[in-house]
Amino acid sequence: MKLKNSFFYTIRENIKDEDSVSGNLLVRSGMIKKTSAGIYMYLPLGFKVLKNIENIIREEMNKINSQELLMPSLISKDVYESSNRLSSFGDSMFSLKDRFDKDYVLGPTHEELFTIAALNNVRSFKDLPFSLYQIQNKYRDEARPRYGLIRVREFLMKDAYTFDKDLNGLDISYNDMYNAYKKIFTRLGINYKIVKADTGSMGGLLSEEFQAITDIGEDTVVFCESCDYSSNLEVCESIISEKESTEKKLEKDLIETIDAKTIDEVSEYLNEAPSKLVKTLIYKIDGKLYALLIKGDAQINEIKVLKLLNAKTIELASEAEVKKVTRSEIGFVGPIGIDVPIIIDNEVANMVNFIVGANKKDYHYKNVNIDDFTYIMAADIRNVKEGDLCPKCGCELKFKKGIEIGNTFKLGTKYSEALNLRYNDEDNNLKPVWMGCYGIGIGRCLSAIVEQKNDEKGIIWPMNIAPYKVAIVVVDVNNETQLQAANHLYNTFKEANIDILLDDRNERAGVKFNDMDLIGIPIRITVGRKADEHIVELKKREEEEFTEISIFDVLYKVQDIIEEENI
RNA sequence: CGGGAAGUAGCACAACUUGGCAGUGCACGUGGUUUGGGACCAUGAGGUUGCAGGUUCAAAUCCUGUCUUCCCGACCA
Repeated sequence: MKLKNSFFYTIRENIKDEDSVSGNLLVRSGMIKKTSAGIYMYLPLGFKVLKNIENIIREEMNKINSQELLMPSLISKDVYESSNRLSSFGDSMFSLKDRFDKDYVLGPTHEELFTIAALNNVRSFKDLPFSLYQIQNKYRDEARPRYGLIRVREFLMKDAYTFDKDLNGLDISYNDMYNAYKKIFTRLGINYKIVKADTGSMGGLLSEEFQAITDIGEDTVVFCESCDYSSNLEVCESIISEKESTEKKLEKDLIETIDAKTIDEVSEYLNEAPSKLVKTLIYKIDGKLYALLIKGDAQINEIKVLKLLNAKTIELASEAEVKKVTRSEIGFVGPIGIDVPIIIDNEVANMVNFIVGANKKDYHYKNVNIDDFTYIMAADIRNVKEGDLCPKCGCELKFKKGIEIGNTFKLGTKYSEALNLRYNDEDNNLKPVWMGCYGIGIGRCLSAIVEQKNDEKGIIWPMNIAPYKVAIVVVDVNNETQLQAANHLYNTFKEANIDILLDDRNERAGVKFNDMDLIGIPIRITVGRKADEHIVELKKREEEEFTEISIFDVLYKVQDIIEEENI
């Protein structure tokens, strides 16, 4: 493409509205533009990147014999009623009515429709296994879109589904997909980790996430450097690291703690470490109130609590509810003398002589021990902390932030049973199909790459997905020799089937260099003052130095570089 | 949904307190001088000040409502 007379613009200054490096760079380089909160247009340059990512995904999907199709976005609400997922999506589903007052939604994910499609193809065990996928927009009414393309309300997703006759088959299909995902993210040049995750509203047997490691990720990736253990914080098991204390248990003692409500305040007031304190949190779980006790420096993991109680909803109790059960104020809540069931964290079970609220304004108890109150159970209900022990090998755990760019689920028979997707096996028994589903957020991949690969000048695209692999900059477009040489090169590259950009705008050289750096083109050819000697300059985006090269050799040299860097 | 902030040219912002011709920088048009890492001079164009109502001789400015956007939190397959 020649830049003169084409749709191309860049923005020199930072965009106030964009809160992430990737969002800012993508907007500034004219690749995307926000139209509403969490809704973006992909402009020509950004669209090319998107297509390059899609193509890599398509190639790898096709290699494992997944077949592409396209589902509608506008879906009758009945479809989600059939699997009982209307409530689990709740407000995050966009819903609308047609002129006859019939309810529709904009599809947030497509397990149901793929199951319905599969009904047409499945009668006998001979029809299995097979695999389908699509690349299509998904709609989720996010309460708070943010970080450019990372949390948005309309987004492009590749979703694949596998159909097998039994768990064994599912394991094989899942494994194929898992390996394909590893290839895809490697080819995209993303630094990622694979972690165990919660199955959430998808349900099923297993969920693993592909997390791009970045500073702005919304997920916390827990991993061990000594073994291959890795997990999303939300499901990472806590191992008790301390031995049972041999300290002698003392009698509990009421102490004044005026205006000290938070852990930090109490800790400061009494000059005791937060780890000597125990937090009592009143939670409403499936409508019933519970008191959850964790060490002062720990955090409740709500997902663990839900699983522990086999419950569906969990939220912190309101101030009024807390006052009612404790007859005191938030900030002074403790386990002694309240009449709701108490669950303590495993870590608390090992503590002696700790500090808790006294259920009396401006008072706490010190030297409290677990025999001072009754609890219904002790369990793992907290998040692991950095430095806790690895559940697999016992070494120290480390944390990193991650962006979930892909997720794979072993669904099992949840959807096939709900939608009656069954087949006759060899012995003529009717059995449910075993399903898996597998998603890749394409916009997130794009953002994650920019998040990981940029410098003060702009984006540094990997060769595979750059909007153009090569840019020719004509230093002086009013110099006939330069312009002709550049056009000649441009045509040569086109004939060699290399996607190339020619910056033939009547701008100063610095403007063009800066723009090419901002939009992240991996290779730059500068046609300048030595054009009349048939010498041009070759420079890689990530390198400082350029090399001079004969205009007759530059195509071969560039082909070599592309060959080297294409994965 | 709770708390906070903000909507003025394509972008970033000023003018608002104390009502009186809607401005600056970048970007854009024209002319000129420049020309290898975001040039300079001159001269232009670009606005229903988010929207609706109210107060006033007069509203970007004061008041009411509403919409939108952003931040913190809640939520998040």
